[in-house]
Amino acid sequence: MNVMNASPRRKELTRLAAQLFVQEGFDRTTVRMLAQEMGIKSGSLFHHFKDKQEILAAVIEEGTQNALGIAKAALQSCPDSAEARLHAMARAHLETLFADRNAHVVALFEWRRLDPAASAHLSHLRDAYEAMWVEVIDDALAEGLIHGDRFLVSRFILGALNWTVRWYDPNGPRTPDDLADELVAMILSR
Amino acid sequence: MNVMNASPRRKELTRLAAQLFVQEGFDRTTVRMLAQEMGIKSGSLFHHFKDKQEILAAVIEEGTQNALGIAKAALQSCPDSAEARLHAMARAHLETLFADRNAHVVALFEWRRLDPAASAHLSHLRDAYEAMWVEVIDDALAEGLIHGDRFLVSRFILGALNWTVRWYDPNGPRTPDDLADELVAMILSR
DNA sequence: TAAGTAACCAAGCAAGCGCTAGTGTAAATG
DNA sequence: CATTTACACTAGCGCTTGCTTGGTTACTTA
Repeated sequence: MNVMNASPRRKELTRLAAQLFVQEGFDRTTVRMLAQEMGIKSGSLFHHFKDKQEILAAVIEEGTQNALGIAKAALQSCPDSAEARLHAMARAHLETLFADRNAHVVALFEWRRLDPAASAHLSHLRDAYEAMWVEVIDDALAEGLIHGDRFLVSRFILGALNWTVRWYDPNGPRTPDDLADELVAMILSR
Repeated sequence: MNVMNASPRRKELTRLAAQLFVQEGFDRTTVRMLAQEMGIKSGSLFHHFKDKQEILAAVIEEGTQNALGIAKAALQSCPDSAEARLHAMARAHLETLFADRNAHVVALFEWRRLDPAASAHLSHLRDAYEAMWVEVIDDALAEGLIHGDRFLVSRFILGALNWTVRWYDPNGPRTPDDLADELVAMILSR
């Protein structure tokens, strides 16, 4: 029944909740709306989650875990050069961002609604993910592929990537990989 | 009493509202909280604004008008080269973003709470602002200062800039101008 | 000095909120 | 066969929400 618990039923409910949270925002999503979307009554919801906050935490945990997994896999199966790793991380970031779009939008824009305990727990996951980025960017800086302050560069890159959820249309002509390649091309020194 | 109305008292109330909207989020900010912050009772609020939505619209309009004014002034008083204009726009963007931080954070993250009428009205203002960016970026592309797709480049730049509100510390060692210069340096071809 | 107006207040309504308590039922488990 | 477990239901409590109503006060203007 805690954040870790992930029965198939609970996973499906979490997915539906993520969708509603994106559509309406966390605060405007009522437990009655959630229940209806799930095909049950609002009281039954609290058999699966102890309260509304826990649903939010489940959504965000799901997304962040996926991001970590995808980034690790991408780094392992890519050529061992700083430039290839930079490409791989950018592509992995956008891949998870749009494969799991609802969960990530919630993580990006509803994080502050988490209670302190859940926030602390999930911060560790997010920090682990960001640490992978910092390492890749440090290597790219060391090899002169990009230039600038390591802190600022990583913030700018993640900002540009995260902001894509605000304008990118998955049904348009561009793939997430196109975006990743364009961004990397834009910042590479040449 | 409409969106345009801007008596001094109303302007001050709008400023206070922006602060609370940033602190708590629009949905979690109750009219009672707003009233208390303003030193009046909740009923009196509706003498100045017809409903809660209108306060939100007033906050966002204020911020967007300021952004437009600052950007125009920056372009007029800067050397007439594509590179100088790119610098000027980036600096102007961060200047207004942090001079009027509360209003802009609300505009960026609570836009969807606007009712359709207010959203339509304010979209025009925002479009006018973005048009200035597109023009400057087009010139920079034409001169080979930067490279890439004009649509993607402008989205990436604005994304990186807007995301700064999530991490930038005005009390830290860096000025907004530092950030603007670093970002431009990062993407300039050389 | 009378009329008008801007700013405020006290009181409270109707609706909606998260969540709980207690119960029913079918499947899994000893 | 008896018990537990998982999942769902009904009913509603206690509270907060945005907003309205009807009226008062203080200042400005004719």
